[in-house]
Amino acid sequence: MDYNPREIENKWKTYWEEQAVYKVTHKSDKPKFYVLDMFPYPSGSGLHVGHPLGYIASDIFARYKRLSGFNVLHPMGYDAFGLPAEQYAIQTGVHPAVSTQENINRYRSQLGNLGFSYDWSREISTADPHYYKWTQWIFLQLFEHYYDKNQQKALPISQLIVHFEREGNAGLQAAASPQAPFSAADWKAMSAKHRDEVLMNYRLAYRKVTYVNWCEALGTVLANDEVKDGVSERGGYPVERKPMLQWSLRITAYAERLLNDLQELDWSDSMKRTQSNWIGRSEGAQLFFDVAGTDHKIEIYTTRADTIFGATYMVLAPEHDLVPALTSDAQRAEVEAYLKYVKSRSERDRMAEVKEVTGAFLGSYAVNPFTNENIPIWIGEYVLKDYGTGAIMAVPADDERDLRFAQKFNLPVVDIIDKSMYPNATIEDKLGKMINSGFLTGLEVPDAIETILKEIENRGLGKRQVNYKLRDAIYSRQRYWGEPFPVVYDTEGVAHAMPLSELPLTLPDLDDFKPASGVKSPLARVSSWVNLPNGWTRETDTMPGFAGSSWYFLRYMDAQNDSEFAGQEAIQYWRDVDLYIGGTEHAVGHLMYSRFWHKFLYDKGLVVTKEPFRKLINQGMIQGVIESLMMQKDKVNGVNRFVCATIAAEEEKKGIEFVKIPVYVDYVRDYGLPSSYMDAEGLDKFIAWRPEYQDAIFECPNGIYQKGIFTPRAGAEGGSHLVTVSEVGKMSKSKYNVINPDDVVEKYGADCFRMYEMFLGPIDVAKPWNTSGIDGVSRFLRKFWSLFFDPKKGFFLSEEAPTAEEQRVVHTCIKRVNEDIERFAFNTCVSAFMIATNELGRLKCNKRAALEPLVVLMAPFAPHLSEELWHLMGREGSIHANGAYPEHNEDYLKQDSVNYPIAINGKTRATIAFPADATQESLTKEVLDNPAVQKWLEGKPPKKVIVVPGRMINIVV
RNA sequence: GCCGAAGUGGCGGAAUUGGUAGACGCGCUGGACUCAAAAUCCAGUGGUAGCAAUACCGUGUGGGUUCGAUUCCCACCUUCGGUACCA
Repeated sequence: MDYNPREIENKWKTYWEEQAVYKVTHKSDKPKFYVLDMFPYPSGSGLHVGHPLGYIASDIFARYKRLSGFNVLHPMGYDAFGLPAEQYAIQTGVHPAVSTQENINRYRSQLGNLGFSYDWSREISTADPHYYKWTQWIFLQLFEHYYDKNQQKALPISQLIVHFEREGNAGLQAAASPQAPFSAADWKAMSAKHRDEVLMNYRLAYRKVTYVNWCEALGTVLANDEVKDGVSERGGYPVERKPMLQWSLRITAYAERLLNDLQELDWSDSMKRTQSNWIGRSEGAQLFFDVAGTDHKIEIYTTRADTIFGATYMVLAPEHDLVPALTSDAQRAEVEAYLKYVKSRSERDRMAEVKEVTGAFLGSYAVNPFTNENIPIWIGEYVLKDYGTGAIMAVPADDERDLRFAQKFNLPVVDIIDKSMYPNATIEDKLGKMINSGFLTGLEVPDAIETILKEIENRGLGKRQVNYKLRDAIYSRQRYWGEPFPVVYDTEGVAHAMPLSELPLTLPDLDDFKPASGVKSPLARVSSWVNLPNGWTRETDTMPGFAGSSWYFLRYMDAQNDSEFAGQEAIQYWRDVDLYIGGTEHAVGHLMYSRFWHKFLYDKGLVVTKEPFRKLINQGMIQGVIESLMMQKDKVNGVNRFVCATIAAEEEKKGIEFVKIPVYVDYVRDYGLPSSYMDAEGLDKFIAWRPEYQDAIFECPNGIYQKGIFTPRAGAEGGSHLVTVSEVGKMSKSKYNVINPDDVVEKYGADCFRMYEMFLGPIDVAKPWNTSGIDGVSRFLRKFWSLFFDPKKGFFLSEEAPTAEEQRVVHTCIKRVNEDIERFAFNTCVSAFMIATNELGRLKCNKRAALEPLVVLMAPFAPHLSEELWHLMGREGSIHANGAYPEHNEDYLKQDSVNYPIAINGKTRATIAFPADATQESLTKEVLDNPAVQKWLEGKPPKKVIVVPGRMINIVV
C-alpha cells in the first residue's frame, strides 16, 4: 500500500476534531505545561510558509510534553484589532469587522491544514466584545490604582484619597507625574475638577499632553515609521507635531521590577539585554540651576555630576515649559523660527540626526552653582522633552554631542578630566583625574562623583536620583478599529470609569471610516454614541494594538468565562506560560507591556506568578526569494528592452540605466540560485501577466525573444535563457514571492511540510524558503511507511524479538530525539529519524517491538502518519492521547568494541577496534605495536600517549 | 558609532563538555531495473597530486593556549540583526 498523505491526513484531522482529542481542562491531576505561540494578526494576505515555522516547533514541543505525561495547554487566537483593516475600510468601505472575520476564517483554515494540536474551544479574538470587555476592565483597574514605592506595589486610588485627606501629598512615596506639594486642607478645598487633575498625576492609567504626528493633508495621525524626513511616507505631505491630551500607562512605575525580574527568566541573553537597555536604568543626580536675574530654576538630571565645573552652557528641549519665559526679546524671532523648524521634525528624525547639530540661544543665563559663572541657555533638538527632565547641563569637554554643539556655536570648552594615564579610555569611560575642578581637582572620576553628590545634597542643590530611559506608554489612538475606552466625561471634563455592569462598551457601527475633522477619531462623528442624555460624553479615542495582546495569554486559561477575565481556579492551575515561541520583533513592545500588565495583576492578587513567560524561544524569519528581470530604463526604438542580468551588469558599466521588475518566482527556473533564468515558457507567462510588455524584446547572449519568436544570434546555441536577478528578502505580496503553505501541503502533505520546515536548520536562524530539499523529506516518509508493509501481504509486522543491532538503532534514535527536542534542535531530530529508517530498511526489520516505539517517537513531528500506523498496529484511541513517549535503554547502546581513532601529533592516521572494556595499559601497548603506528614512530619511543577512554588515542612523537 | 549574533563542501546544514571536521538531506557522477522514461535501488562525491596505498591543504584572516581547536583567548575582515544625540 502506498503512502497517501492526503487521505490519511483528512481522515485523522476529522477524527481528532470529532473526538476533541486536544481539548484540555484545568481539572487534572497531571502536571501542567503551557505552550504558547505569539498572537498572530490575521492579515489580508493569509499565512505564508514563514509563519508556521514557530507554530510547528511549538506544536512538536506541546505534543512531546503531552506524550510525556503533561496536561498541555496549547491555544491559538487572533490579535484582531489593527490599522490594516481600518485602512482597507477607508479604501473600500468594507467594515473592518467583516474583513477581519474573513481573514480570521482564512487563517483558521490554513492553520487547520497543518495538523496543529490546538484546543480550538479556547480560540479568542481581541475584537470580540466578550474578550474586550475584560481589556476594558483591566484598563479601569489601572485607572483606579496608583503605585506605592514603599510597598513596591499598586494600591487602590481610594487609599490615596484617604492619604490626601489626612496629610495632603506629604510623606507619599508614589510613582507620579510632577505634582506640587499640597496639604490636607488644600485637598479639601479643591474643586472636583482640580482633584481629578491631581489624581491623574498618580493613576497608572492617566491623561496627559503628548505629541502626535499630525498630517493635515491625510487628515490623520501617523505612526513614527509612517513619517520620513518630516513628511508622510504615503503622499509626502507635511507632518506636524501636535500636542494632544491623551491616555498613557505609567509603565515607568514598574521599571525597576521589570529590570530586576529579567534575571529569573529563561530567555536568551540578547533578548534580556535588549529589554534591559530599553529600560535604561541610570544612577545620577537631580540638580537645580538658578536662572540669573529671575526666580526660575531649571531642573536637570545628570549621571556625571563630577563634570559640573566644565558645564559651560545649558540646553533645554525645545518643548520645555520654561522656553517662553526664558526667551529674551532680542532672541525671540530666532527662537520662534527654530521652534517652527523643530515642529516639522519627527521624533525619529531628531534622534537620527547625527552629523548636523542645531539649536538657538534663548538670551538668558543660568548660574553654575559651583563656578558661580553665568552660562548661556540654549535650546536644541538633541535634548528630548521626555527623557530625564528635558534639560541638561552641557559639558563639551566630556561629551561628544555637547562638544559638537559648542564647536558649532562657539561656546567655551573647559577641560576637566585628564585621561592621559588611560591611553585607551574613550570619552564615555568614567576614568581619569579631575583638573580645573575646584575642590574636585586631583580626584579620580569615581571618587569625584561620590564627593560631588555628597556636596550637592549638603548644599541642598539637588539629590541622588535613579532615572530610566523607559517612557510611559501612550495609550490613545485616534482610530476606529480598537477597543473603546470605558470612560465618560462629565460636564467639567472629569473622567469617570464605567461600572463593570455596563461593560463591554461596544464599538458603534459606522459606514465611513475616515478620521473626523480635527485631530479626532472617526467615533467623534457618531454623536448619538458620544453624547449621553445627561450631558456627559464618551471618550472618542480607542485603545492601541497592544491593549488586547497584553493579557491574552491569561484569557486562554479560561476563555469562555463571562464573569471574570479568567477564573481563579484555572489561573491557579495554569499559572504562567512555560514555553513562548515568537519573533524578536516583539522584544521591547509586546513583551514589555505584557510583563507590566501581568505584574500589575500580580499586585492585585489576580495572578500567581511575577512573570508571564518563563521560557522564550525566538524563531528566525523564513525569507523569500525575490526574482527580478532587468529592464532598460529608457525604451529602445519605442519598445521596452529586457536583458539578461549578465548583459545588464556589463552595460551598466557603460552608463546605461536599468530598473528591476520583480516577477512571480514560479515563472523563473532555478529560482534562488545565481543562475536563475527565464526560458521562453516563463517569458510567455510573464507577458500574459503584464500585457503592457507584449511588444518588449528580451535579449540574452543566445539571441533575442520577441512576441513569441526566438531569433538566435549567429553561431549561438540553445534557446532563450534570460538570467534573472535573485535577492533574499521579506515574503510579501508586492514582491510576488509569497508561498502559501496550502500549496505545499496539497503536494506533499502536512506531515512532510512540518518535517521539512524543521529540517531546514536551527529554529532561531533566518533562512530563505527553498523547496529543493523537500523531496528528500518526502522520500524519507515513504521509506519509513514502507517499513510496515510487505509487497505481497500488505501491512505486516513480525512479532519476533528485535536483534541487538536493531535495538541499538532504535534506542540510539530515541536517545537522540529526546535530547534534541529538549534543546529545541528539531532539525537534528529529523536526521536522527532518517538514519534510523535507513538502517532498519537495510536490516529489513519489520518487527513490531522495534517499530512501535519509533511511531510514537515520531508522533509530534508527523502526527497524521503516526496516528495511521498506530491504528494499523491495532492500537485503540488516538496515539496523541494514549501513547507514551519512549525512553531509551542504555543497555541496548553498549557496544562490545569501540573504534578508536589513532592520532599522531593530533592528526588521525588510523582507526583500530578495541574491546569496549580494554584497559588503558592494554590500549597503549597494542596501539604502539600496530604497524600503522610503527611506521610513524620510525623506531623511536613515543614522547607521550594520551588515551581518552571510549573516545580516541593520541600519540606524540 | 555602540551592542548582539554569525562566517564550515556546489547548496541547506551537523559536530551536545576541547577529542575521527563535513552527520543527514539536496545537487552532481556512475551503475542496476526498463523498449524508454519516471519512480526505486546500489556505489561515489571537500580540494590538490597519484592507477593505488597514501601524502599535503582545509571550518572568514592573522596570531596564541593545548598532546589535540570549528569549539577557548587576542587582533582584524565580512555579513546579518538590534539600537541611539539617553544627559
